[in-house]
Amino acid sequence: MKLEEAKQQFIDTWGALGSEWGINKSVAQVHALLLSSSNPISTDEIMESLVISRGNANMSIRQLIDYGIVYKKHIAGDRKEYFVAEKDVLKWAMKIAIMRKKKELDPVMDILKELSVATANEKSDDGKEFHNTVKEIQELTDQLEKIANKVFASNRADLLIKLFKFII
Amino acid sequence: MKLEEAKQQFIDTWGALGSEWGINKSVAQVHALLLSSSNPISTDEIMESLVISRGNANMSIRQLIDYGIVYKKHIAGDRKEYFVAEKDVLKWAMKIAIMRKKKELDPVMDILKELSVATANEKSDDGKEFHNTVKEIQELTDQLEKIANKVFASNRADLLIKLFKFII
DNA sequence: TTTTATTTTCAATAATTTTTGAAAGTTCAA
DNA sequence: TTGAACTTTCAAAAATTATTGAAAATAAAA
Repeated sequence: MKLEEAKQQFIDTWGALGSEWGINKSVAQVHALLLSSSNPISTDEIMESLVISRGNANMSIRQLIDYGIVYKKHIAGDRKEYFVAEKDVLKWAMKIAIMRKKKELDPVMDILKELSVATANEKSDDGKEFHNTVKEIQELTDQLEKIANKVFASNRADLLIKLFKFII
Repeated sequence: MKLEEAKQQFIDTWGALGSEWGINKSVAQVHALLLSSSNPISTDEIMESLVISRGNANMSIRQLIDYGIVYKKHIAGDRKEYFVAEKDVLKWAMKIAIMRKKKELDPVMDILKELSVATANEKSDDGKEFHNTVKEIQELTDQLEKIANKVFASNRADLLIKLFKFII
């Protein structure tokens, strides 16, 4: 397989995976393109390489920068902005996880907690059962969150992974 | 808050969360409706409660049954099919996770392995770096998968969660 | 068997999400 | 300042995904 072909397949695969998990295809593809390049890339190069519009390229890059997994890179004597991806896999994987948790999971957990409290005094069997269901979901999520938070906070996820593999 | 109101909020929240993570809103809502009910529910009741068409209700139920997190329930003297959701949170959460892993992550991991092998002999700096990036993603995913598999296989995820919380 | 109740399918339609591209905005060198 | 190079914005168009609803299929009752 030629290198360019391998890169293209990586970009396509990454884009498809993103789509299936609620990450915009273009955003995932720009990420993959930057990941697969050893040098900084300009917006024009992204547009050309992925065959997407300037607007799309710009918004995708902004989003990746917001996520904290892509950085701007100034190149001396050039007015264009260039971009590089965070290459430490564990680092960007954790940043994406943290960001999605904050944005999508935390609000849901707040609501679950609210519903759990609001139904705590239900007297009917139906009400009690609903309360239990919500509470269980909330408690499980809470436990998983606590574990995740500790892993994130430690900044030594690599060691923890080894530890887990050893223990289990 | 009235019980019906709480249930409705649970259904809405669940539907929205599903959408954000690539699970069809109706499927997630039907799941939530079944989770929040203590008795089996028919297709007609689902249609009425969620205000969705028969086709949509039917396909959503089928998908949940395929996932293995909703069961048919026959009620004596009634020709209609009734449905109940698996109520053990850890059980259905793991089933959904396993299903999505198999369907969406495994094929990606196969491709990553392929790309890692295909670029192993790259001589250029660019080629070597790409190989490393792909290999790192592949290896991290592999490690996480092994941990996940052991957790799933043990069928004692509840104990493992406690263990993790104790260790970390 | 025939009738009736129920479930399933799927082409057509609707809703949502993504992408485009050109105009407006910004920055910087001259 | 001015104007060229570059970036950002966002309404409109395109693409994708979800939903409908009625016809076909199936299953049970008469």
